[in-house]
Amino acid sequence: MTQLTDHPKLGRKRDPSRDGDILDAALDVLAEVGYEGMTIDMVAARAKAGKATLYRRWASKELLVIDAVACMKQLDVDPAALPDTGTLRGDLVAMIKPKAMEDGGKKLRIMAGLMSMLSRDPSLAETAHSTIMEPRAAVNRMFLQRAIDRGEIAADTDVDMIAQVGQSMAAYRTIMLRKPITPEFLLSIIDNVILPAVGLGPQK
Amino acid sequence: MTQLTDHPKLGRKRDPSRDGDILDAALDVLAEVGYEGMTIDMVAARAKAGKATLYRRWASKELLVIDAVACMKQLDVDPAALPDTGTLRGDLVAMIKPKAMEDGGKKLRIMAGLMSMLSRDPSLAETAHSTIMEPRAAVNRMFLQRAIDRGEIAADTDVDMIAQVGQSMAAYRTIMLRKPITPEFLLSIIDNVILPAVGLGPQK
DNA sequence: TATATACGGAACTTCACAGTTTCGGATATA
DNA sequence: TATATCCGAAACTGTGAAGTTCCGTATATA
Repeated sequence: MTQLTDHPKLGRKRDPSRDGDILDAALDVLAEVGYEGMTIDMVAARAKAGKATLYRRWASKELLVIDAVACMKQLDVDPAALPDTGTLRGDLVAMIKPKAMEDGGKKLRIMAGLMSMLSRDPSLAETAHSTIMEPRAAVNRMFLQRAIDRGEIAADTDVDMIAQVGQSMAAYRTIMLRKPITPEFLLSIIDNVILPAVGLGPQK
Repeated sequence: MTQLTDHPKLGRKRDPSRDGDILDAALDVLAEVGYEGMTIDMVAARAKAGKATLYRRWASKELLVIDAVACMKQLDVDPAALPDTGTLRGDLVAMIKPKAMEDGGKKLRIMAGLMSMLSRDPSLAETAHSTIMEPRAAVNRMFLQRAIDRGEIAADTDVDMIAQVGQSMAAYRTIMLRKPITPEFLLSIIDNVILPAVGLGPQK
């Protein structure tokens, strides 16, 4: 019979840097095999951590994933680095960069991996949307608003709806069709859908 | 040691009507809880069948689901019943009917439930897409082509891309946002995205 | 330097579910 | 009416993964 003690000042300190490593590993595995395919052993192995370390920090697989999604700000675009070319098309085309496409692709694969959890946990659906999908739509809204402000497009443009078009079609292609997002595909959305929809066709 | 017999003419015949009942039950459960949440017991209970009956007809849960998706033609639109109003907007708006929206919603929920299987089985991804998503896109392509033929819209319209816009945005809303598809939402896609994109804005 | 806690690793326990078998009863052929 | 197969129901088996415990070691306080 041993004495149960509780001396919070004593003993080795929990290493805070392990949290980020584990959450990153969880997102990697999530993007690769999805929530159901992911096992705690996979995440632990990827993070070179013991399973006990994971359960010391998160009570369950579900809570680990929820936390990982909530903390994935690092993939967000740097607002200061956003293009401002003077034309809507210039701004949209300037977003077609390898880095941004890679990050966007990973976000969409994470979203695909979360799919099966969304119906069980509506608050996760909300978190996932605002963390994964919303930031890029917000960028599009800004581009559209600037275009309105400079008189490039009509003031009654449905900014919210148009800003979702690219996101929706990219998500559809990645998640449903399982096809890669290419620069050609993104250019085609811009030139054949978005710009015509805001009245900026090829001036025919 | 009993004699193994093989008298295909003898004995009670397999009831073919059970197949459809079981496949329908599988699609129902799939739409409600997804592939991972679905259990064979749920499907058997829903179809009022014994588990042994299911395994006499399909070797595994996976094959049952693949067959269910491949056989779900009954939700398809009757090609003869398609609208032909004389205008693109008329045709598109005529598709906003309770029955079609309900069937479309169920199809998208089935697609969401299949998500976790798609990466494991690329041929299922192909089947699911051609069975679930493609038929409605084909209808849109027909509407667009007719509009081109009658000179309502430009001949160089990117029909394939535009035909996907509605599908993509509806799928995005149902699966990612978990919000219901309303007539207002569909009208907004038609009037604020699709028609402007093909040069049929509100004649401003 | 004694105590308390974190670490990675591995063995262990528990449980839900896929898949199998068995049952009594129904239905088909010969 | 004997045989073979189907049916739904329920008991049973096997397995993979969530979650727990224990170990030897590392690192912090007092």
